Amino acid sequence: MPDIKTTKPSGVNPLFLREEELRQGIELLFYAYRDFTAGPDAILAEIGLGRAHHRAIYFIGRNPDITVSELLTILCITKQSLSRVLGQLVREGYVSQRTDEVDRRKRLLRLTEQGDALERRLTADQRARMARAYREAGAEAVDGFRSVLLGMIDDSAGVSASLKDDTDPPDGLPARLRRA
Amino acid sequence: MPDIKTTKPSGVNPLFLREEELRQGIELLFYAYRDFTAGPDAILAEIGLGRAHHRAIYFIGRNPDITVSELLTILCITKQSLSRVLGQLVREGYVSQRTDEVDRRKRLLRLTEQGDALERRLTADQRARMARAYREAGAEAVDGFRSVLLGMIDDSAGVSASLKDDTDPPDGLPARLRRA
DNA sequence: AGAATAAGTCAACAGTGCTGACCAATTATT
DNA sequence: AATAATTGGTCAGCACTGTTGACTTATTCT
Repeated sequence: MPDIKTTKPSGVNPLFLREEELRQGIELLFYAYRDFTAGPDAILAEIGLGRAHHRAIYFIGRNPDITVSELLTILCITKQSLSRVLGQLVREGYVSQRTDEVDRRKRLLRLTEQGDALERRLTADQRARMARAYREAGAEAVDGFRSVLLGMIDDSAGVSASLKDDTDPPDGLPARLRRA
Repeated sequence: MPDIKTTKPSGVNPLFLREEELRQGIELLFYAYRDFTAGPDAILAEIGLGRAHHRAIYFIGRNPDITVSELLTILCITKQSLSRVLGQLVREGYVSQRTDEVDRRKRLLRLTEQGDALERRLTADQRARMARAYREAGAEAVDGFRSVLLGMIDDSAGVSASLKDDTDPPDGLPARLRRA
C-alpha cells in the first residue's frame, strides 16, 4: 500500500503525484467557477433573470450583430432553450433584433443601451475578480493560465472571436466567430 | 474609433489591452467549464443523475467520512438542495452513511464500491482532459494556471483539502477540510 | 433545563437544460 | 418553377437543481 503522505519528498510514485495534481486542477476549476458566477447571479436574481441571460447578454455584447445560430454555436444549447431566454431579453428591452438585409432569414442581435448597462454591471464583478487574480499571479502566470484553459477547450466546439487567434477564419463562420 | 486590430503592436491604449485581456480570460473560463462538464453530464444522463450528483460523489470520494455540513460548506448550496441529491445517492447505493461515534449527530459519508466505480468513470473523462491540457501547456504553465485560479477563489468560501496548503488548519474545520 | 448544532423533511417555486412536433420565411439547388 | 435546405420561432412537457420557509428529531454544549 502506497504511503499517502509521501507527496512532497522526491522520488515517490509519480502516478500518485500526477493523480493528485490533476485532482487539484479539477477542484480549482470548480471553486473558481463557483465563486466566479456567484456575483452576477446575485444581481440577476434581483431583476428576475438567470445565468443563461447573462451568457446571452455577454456574447451579444461581445459580438454585435451576431445571429441566433452563431450564438447557439457558442453556447452549445438548444434553440428552444435559447429562444426562451432571448425572447425575454428582447421583450424586456435588453436586446434588439433586426433583419439582415443580405440574408433576410437572419436576425442580427445587439444590446440596447439598457442591455449594455446591465452587461457592464454584471461583468464588472467578474472583470474585477479576474483582474485581481491576474495582478496577484503575475504576467507569466497569466500566460500559463491561458494556455492550459485553451488546451481544455474542444477544438470542434464553438468559440467566440479572438481566442484561437489564427491569421484568418478558414471555415464558414463570419470573420468575428471562429472554430479551430 | 479604436482599431480593434492593434492588439499585438506595442504602444497602444493599455486600458483597452487590459479590458481585452480580462474578457479573454472570462471567455476561456466559460468555454473550458462548458467542455469540462459535457463528458460527465452525458454519462450521468444515462443513469438518471445530474451534475449535482457528480459534485457530491466527487467530494465524498475525495474526503471519506466527510459530514453533511462540511459538504455543504464546499458546495455552497442549501441543505435542502443537497438533501435531495444525497438521499437519492444513498437510496441508489452510491453513498453510505454511518453515525459518528464521537458526535452522534453527525453522519459520516463514504462512497460504496458502486459509488467509487461511478466516481472513477465520471472523473476519468475530466482527468484525461486536464492531463492533455497540462501536457500540452507544460509544467510552468500549470503553475500559472493554478496560481491564477487560486487567486479567483473567495478566501472566505469553503474549500476541500490540500488546495490552500497552509501548515495546518487554524479554524474549526477538521484537518482534511480547510478555509483560508 | 435550555440553547445550539446537525440532520432531515415537506411543499412550492424559478431557472435552465432537454425532446418532440410543428410552422413560416427565405434562400439554395436541381 | 418546384423542391430542398436553412434560419428562426413556438408550444408542450419533462428533468434537474437551485431557492425560501416552516417544522421535526437527535444530540451536544452551556
